[in-house]
Amino acid sequence: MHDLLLSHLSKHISLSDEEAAKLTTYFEPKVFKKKAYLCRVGEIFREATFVDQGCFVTYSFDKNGKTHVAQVASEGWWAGDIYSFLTQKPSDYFVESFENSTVLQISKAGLETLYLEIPKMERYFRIIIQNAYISMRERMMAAMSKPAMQRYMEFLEAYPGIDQRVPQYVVASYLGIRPEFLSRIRKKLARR
Amino acid sequence: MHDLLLSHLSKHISLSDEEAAKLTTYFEPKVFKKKAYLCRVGEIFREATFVDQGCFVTYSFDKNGKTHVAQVASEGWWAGDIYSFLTQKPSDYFVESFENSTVLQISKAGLETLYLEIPKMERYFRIIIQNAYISMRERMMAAMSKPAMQRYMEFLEAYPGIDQRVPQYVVASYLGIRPEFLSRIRKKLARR
DNA sequence: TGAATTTATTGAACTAGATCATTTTTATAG
DNA sequence: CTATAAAAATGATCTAGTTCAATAAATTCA
Repeated sequence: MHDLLLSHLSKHISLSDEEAAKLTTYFEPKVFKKKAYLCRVGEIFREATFVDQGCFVTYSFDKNGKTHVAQVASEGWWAGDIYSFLTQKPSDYFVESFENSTVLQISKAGLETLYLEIPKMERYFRIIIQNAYISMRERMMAAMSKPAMQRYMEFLEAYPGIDQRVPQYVVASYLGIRPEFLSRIRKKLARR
Repeated sequence: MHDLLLSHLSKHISLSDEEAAKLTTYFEPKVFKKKAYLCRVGEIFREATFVDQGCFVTYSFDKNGKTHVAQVASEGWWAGDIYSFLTQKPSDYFVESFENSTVLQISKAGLETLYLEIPKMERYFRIIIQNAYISMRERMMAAMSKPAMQRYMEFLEAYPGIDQRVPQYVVASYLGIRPEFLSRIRKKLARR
């Protein structure tokens, strides 16, 4: 049940067997059907959510009613809105499951207790935020300097298989283009 | 000398007078002339750098030789490449002073020692990274959903005065547009 | 299964922003 | 203070990506 989480943790910190055992008691398994919401705009994102199976999309609507995808998270990623979770302020995003999914969740309070019991976890979450920051910065730089087709190809490399699991308009929005244009890019790529 | 740093810290954590006094010994004041480099591509960004006076620009060149500005930092901000500092891996950026500047610096090792002496500082830096992440995310979403003129106006609001202190091509690059186009935007805005 | 709904494709016209080349303005060093 | 270099402005042209509307394909669910 907690295997994927533990193996993910072990990439960043090393835990003894007792620590691992203790840790798992803090994370509650939960199931979400496709099209369930972990959070809606204005709500606080209360549970840090590690994806064990399935996938989640974090997105918002702008004033023109257009969707903007902030994150796509599948197995082995943290889904949702880190910022709302950490600050316990209302989120600007919807977080929705795009497949039937199973996750492991921990509340802010639970996490604070866990930090006291296993201080290494503080380090782990600092690294997670750090990585979120750097990947956001890279995406930002890419959006500004690379044409959409190249961004799409790099997306396919970076998140293999994801394009089969979420609708194309989600991918388009993640890339910062309109679905019609992604369709044309795909057509061009197919012809070769 | 350390006033600005202390008042900045006090926005996020509260320090006793002794802690404040101790803390200041960890931060080394340093002066950089205009056009000095805190770091070049491929170098490790070794000193976390708090800007007391002046301003710094973090930027890279893409394969077409175009500049991309990742950050502009003036008084009261941390300048440079957080990621390279935290991981002590080579930076992908240049960090250059655009005015004669004075800063306060602390090395990674110094920071680790400081964490042991004043654990609250760990919290402070977690918040700093968190904020860096959220502002990057906002900039990302803005780049994808708002036209350049609006982004420029919001930039002027968010960083008042900065547009007078760095060349316009830096602002343009920060906004993700070419300097010629920023020039046209400014002309349009002036006529009203 | 098949009707209803959602998603993806395609075409034609359009536009925000880029590119390139030239000129003007501003800053800088000596 | 002036000569030189760097930055900004401007005009003309171009293009990556958008918009809108219509059609086709794929999902969903009763």
